Formats: sequence, structure tokens, C-alpha cells
Amino acid sequence: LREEAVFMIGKALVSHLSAIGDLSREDADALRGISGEVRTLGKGREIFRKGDCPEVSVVVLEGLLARYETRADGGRQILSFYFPTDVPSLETLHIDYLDDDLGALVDSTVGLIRHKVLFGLMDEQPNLLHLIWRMTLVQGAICRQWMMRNSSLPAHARMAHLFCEIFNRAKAMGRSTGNSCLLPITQEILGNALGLSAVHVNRTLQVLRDSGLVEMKGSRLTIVDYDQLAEMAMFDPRYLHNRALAQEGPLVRPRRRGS
Amino acid sequence: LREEAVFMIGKALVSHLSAIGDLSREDADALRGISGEVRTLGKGREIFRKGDCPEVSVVVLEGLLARYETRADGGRQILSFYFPTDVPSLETLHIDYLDDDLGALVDSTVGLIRHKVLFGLMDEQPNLLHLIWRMTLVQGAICRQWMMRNSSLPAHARMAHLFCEIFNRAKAMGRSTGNSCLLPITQEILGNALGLSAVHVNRTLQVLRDSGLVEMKGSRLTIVDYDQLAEMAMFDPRYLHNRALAQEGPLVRPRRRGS
DNA sequence: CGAGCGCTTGAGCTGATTCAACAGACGTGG
DNA sequence: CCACGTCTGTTGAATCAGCTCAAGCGCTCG
Repeated sequence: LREEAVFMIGKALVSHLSAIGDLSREDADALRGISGEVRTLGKGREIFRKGDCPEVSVVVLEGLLARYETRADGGRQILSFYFPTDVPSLETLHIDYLDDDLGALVDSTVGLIRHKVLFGLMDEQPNLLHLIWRMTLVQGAICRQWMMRNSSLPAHARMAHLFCEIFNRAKAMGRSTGNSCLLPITQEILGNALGLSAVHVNRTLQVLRDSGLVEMKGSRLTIVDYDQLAEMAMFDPRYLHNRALAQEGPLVRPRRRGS
Repeated sequence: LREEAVFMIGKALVSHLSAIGDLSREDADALRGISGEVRTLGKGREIFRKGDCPEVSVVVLEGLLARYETRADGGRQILSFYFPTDVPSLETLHIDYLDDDLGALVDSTVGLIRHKVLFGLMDEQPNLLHLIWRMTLVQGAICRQWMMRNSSLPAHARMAHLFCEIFNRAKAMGRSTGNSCLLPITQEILGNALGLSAVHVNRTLQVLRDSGLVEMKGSRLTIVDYDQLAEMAMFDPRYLHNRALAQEGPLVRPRRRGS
């Protein structure tokens, strides 16, 4: 089982990188040859803390991680979500120390790859270096959208935008089922990401639900009316720089659900 | 004059990169050998637009650029400021197209370096590749702070935080004079960055001014009481990953982690 | 001199917050 | 198996931070 899990690290990287760029056969083989430690993380556990200087990078295999900053008053701001195949903490390859915490929002399993291994890989396959660099840049693009969203959209559009992003990311990684995907977070956590109070998240969510735009129950997010949701959020998936989403047209609207 | 200006491109890069990492003599010489086009940009002019796919990277030599997104309702969100020696649009090295606009907030002069030149440089000096990559990651760290700030700080702390960042960045690049630095922006632009209305920027600024924390007149920002300002903003300059600022703040030794 | 831009001020409004209470689901231990 | 605490979601009421609208002021520049 654990043996098998090790292969998951390479697989996750292959699937993530080929979604944002061209992966040659050799590149893919090299990635699949990666070995690393597989670790399970209990809900709420942190894997890196502000100030850490890790020698490994993390690949999410299952579950959900988040990067967040805890404020003095106890509140926290979530800076990004990491779903399976995402690679948080890539910046530790080139940066002296971490600015914020990285933790599991639910029970999760992650792969740890030593930087040494990654550097070796990138030395031999320059194309992989470009793709990994690109991955960090895509994360930057996502971060800018979060900032735009949290700074200048009203609550309902803010929430709609995040839902669109999450669903699109899930879909792009083959992790959506029809018009729904996993999203195992509480309303409070949603608030931490959106910069809203838990109470207001609750009320805003009700509006979206009652307008027939989304459902959110259990740990599953269901997009009932994507077009309207995307319009409300002014959502344009191109910032995700994901090939599976690239054709979604120059304006806000994707073709048809379930295409 | 223009001949001289060309050298500025290399100089700017040397000074910026050596502030965030170790630059060998050869690295520095290679950078100083860079040639590129120098261009002046009138206030309000854009150099890149959303959707562009430029073949050059920009180095700010003089003035102030910003990356911003214009919303449907006409409002805009500024996503980052670029002061002299900053390199916006680095992500175009590895990404298919730009997500937002890049424009000059005041009359500015920039250097344009062809990607080909940069790639050649990074091929020959791997250390430069690492440093340039790191530069993109530092920009990511700054972006996350902006998100934190705009999502979860009240107006006065938000403004204080931005002022601290701007002053620290200026100081780190040797562009501060005593406790002041250039900041040629209107209150409206400040609002575009902070996600606040111009009116509220005005009132908030008055509070900071009347409390004896900052002055802002002409195009100059003066930090009257840095300590109090930084405390109000919970500002910790380490996210700038700049060596000149490393010793500031309550020092926590970076821990080594991972195995 | 007038025009325009940026700053300032006031008044009223609204979106979001806080505080507080309660209901349902879940899991744990007795 | 039930009793209990905990965690999540829901609701109401009061409050407040920040917004909009609107007017006026003081530059600077043509």
C-alpha cells in the first residue's frame, strides 16, 4: 500500500504538470521515477510553520491543505487551498524561509520530495525546470486573483468566484463528478479564505443556494448553475493557465456543463 | 545619454538581485553586459495589456509602474507597485499570456530585455537562473501579504502596512532619504491598491497624519513614527526577503525541517 | 482667467460585523 | 444504548466600518 502510494507522487506531478504545459515522454518517466516519503496528516496538523526552512517540497496526494497566516487577534487568513496534485511550498526551493503556515484542513496524505531530488531532475531535464518554474508562476496568478476578489468584490460575488475556481481546478484535474466536486471545508474556513465572518458566509451561502446557483452539503460542492455563477463572479478561468480550461472562450462563459 | 541609460538596465538588475541573494563577480559582470531597449512611458500609458504575450521583460529604471485589473464597473484593483529596479512581467518568461495590465502611474522610464537574452544568460550562469526565479517568488510572497492585508486588516492598519512596505522597499534599494521616500500617487490610486474608496482613503490618511505617524505631501511619503506605524500594521519586513532588512523585527531563527 | 484635477468635508445609507442563543449531527464514554 | 459535550450550521438584533453622493476648496497649468 505504501509502496503503491510512492508511485502516486510521480503520477500526481505528471498529471499536474501536463495540465499546464508540454511533458515529453522522458520528462514523464523521470517524474514517475521520483521517490519520496509519503506521510499522512491529521486534520488541523501543520506541516510547515512560518519561519521554517524545509529541505523538501510537498505534493498533495489526498485531502486538502491550506496556506494561512494567523493574526495576533486569533483570526486567520487563508492564502490558498491545495488540492490533490497541487504542490505547495515550491518556493522553498529558492527562498530562505517560509512566510506563513501550511496545514491540513482535513485528514490528508502528502508526498515529500527532497529538494536535492528535484534539483537533480531539473538539471537533467531542463524542460522540467521550466514547467516547475511555471507552476510557481501559475500559483502567483491565482494569488493575484484572490487578492482582486477579496479586495474588490462584494460577498456574494466573492464566494461565487471562489466556487468557480475550485470547481474548475477540480475539473481540470479530473476530480469533478458531473457538476460537483469535493470541498471538505466548514463555513468558518470559507470565511477565513474570503475575508468574511462565519455568520456572513452563512447568510451569503443561503442566498446563492436559494437562487439556485450552488449546493453545499456534506463535503461536496455542487454547481447548479455555472453560467450564472460565473457571471456573478465575473469569472474567467484563463488565469488558471490550465489547458483543459483554455478553450472556455474569450468571455466569461464556458460552453455547456457536462460537455 | 541613451547610451548611458542602457547601462542602467544591468545596474538595476545587479542592485536588485544582490539585495535578495549572492551575486558572484561573474554574475554581476554578465548582468552589466546586458543590452536592451530603454523606453520612456508617459503617465497612464500601458506597456502590456491583459492577454498580451510579450517577448521582453521590463525593468523599471525610473518612475512607478503598477499591475492592475480593470473591472467591468470601471473600478480597478491594483495588484502591485513596481519601483525602480523592480522587474514586473517576469512571469512572461514561462507563461503563455498575461492576466492583467501593466502601466505607468507617472512618467517613467523602463528597460526592455528580450527573453532570448535572459534565457541565454541563465543558461550560462545557473546561479542567475536561481536568483531570477527567486525574484519571482519574492513577488509571490509580497502578493500574499497584499492579500492578507486587503482581506483582513481594517483601513488604518491596511494603509499603515502598505506604507511600511513601500518605505522598506525604497530603503532597501537605497532610494529613501532619511525617513521619507518618493511615492507619486494620488489618494484614488492608493484606494485602488488598498481596496478602499478614495473618500475613505482621505479620512484614514488624516487619522494617520493627525496621530503623527506619517506625512504625505507632494509626491513624497514621510514616515514620522515608524515603530508605531509598524505596530499598527503588524508589519514584519521579512516577507520582503531582502538582506538589508533581514535583521529587523522580532527575530525567530529559521528552523530546519523535513528529512 | 478659467478649467481641471486632486483633496476635503458632510450626511445618509448599506454591507458586513459582533454577540448571543439555539438546533442538529456526531462521536465518545459510561 | 443513552447521555453528554463538541462542532457546525442557523437565526435575530444591534452596531459599525466603509461606501455613495454631493458640494466646495485650492492648487497648477494652459
